[in-house]
Amino acid sequence: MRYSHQREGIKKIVQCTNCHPTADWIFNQTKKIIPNISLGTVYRNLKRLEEEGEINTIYDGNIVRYDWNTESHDHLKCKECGDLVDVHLVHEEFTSKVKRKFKFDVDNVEMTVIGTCSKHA
Amino acid sequence: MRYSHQREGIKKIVQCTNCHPTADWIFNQTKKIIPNISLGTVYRNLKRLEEEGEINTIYDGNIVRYDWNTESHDHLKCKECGDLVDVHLVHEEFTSKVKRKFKFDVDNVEMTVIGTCSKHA
DNA sequence: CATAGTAATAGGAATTATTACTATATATAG
DNA sequence: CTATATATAGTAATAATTCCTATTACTATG
Repeated sequence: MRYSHQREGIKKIVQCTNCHPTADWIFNQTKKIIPNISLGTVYRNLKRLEEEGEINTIYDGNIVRYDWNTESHDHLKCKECGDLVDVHLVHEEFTSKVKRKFKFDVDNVEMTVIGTCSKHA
Repeated sequence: MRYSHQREGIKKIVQCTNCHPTADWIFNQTKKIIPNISLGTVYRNLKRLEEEGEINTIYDGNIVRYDWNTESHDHLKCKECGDLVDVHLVHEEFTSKVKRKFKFDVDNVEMTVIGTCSKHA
């Protein structure tokens, strides 16, 4: 893959963020460094970075977010504060069980647990 | 909620489908019964039906789909054929484990297992 | 080191999905 | 039947994402 100044900027922005930013947020942040960057460039490069395994795409309802944490993991979403927290819930034994039971070859599990966090119980 | 011919039509369409239709597909099917129905009406009523618990909204990546199956369930998504199959994977013991471990009150678990189905292995 | 060729990339326009608005139509209570 | 509040169709606005063409980075060569 050819070098691109824009992609480096986008990558840095995503990797230095501890929340789970949307494409639009990333666009606005990247504009601070590269003022004339285009939203299309952000979308294209987020997709490239995901393909390269540099970042992950997460689907928070119908909102698409991005995540620098490329380890397989799951999310707890609080319906009160909207907070999305990384956790590790799905283990090897689960995927092999799915494979056995449904003859389905598992690549990845996307899981979001929706509920109320301890702060808002 | 006041009766509406349009909402009944939409409900019937969704409940008689075994796939997981998009709003657009539902709109096109409903038009066959109610030719001058408007897309806005479809969106509004899908939302109403979800609120009433008559149908479920599912988020397949960044595509929104609807589902007559309101029992809590999970999905197997084949990356080859795009097929989305209903399965029951998350059980009571899992949610209570999350509650214990993270002090997180679970309402609902949204899980999609992505991989390859037996037809495309 | 400069340059030409070419394939990848960028910016901005176009497309798609969804929501908001408004005048008209319809369900339903009295 | 009539009044009234809610729902609809149709259109316009907004939001999210993809597509298209000019530009740019990289490579090989003079």
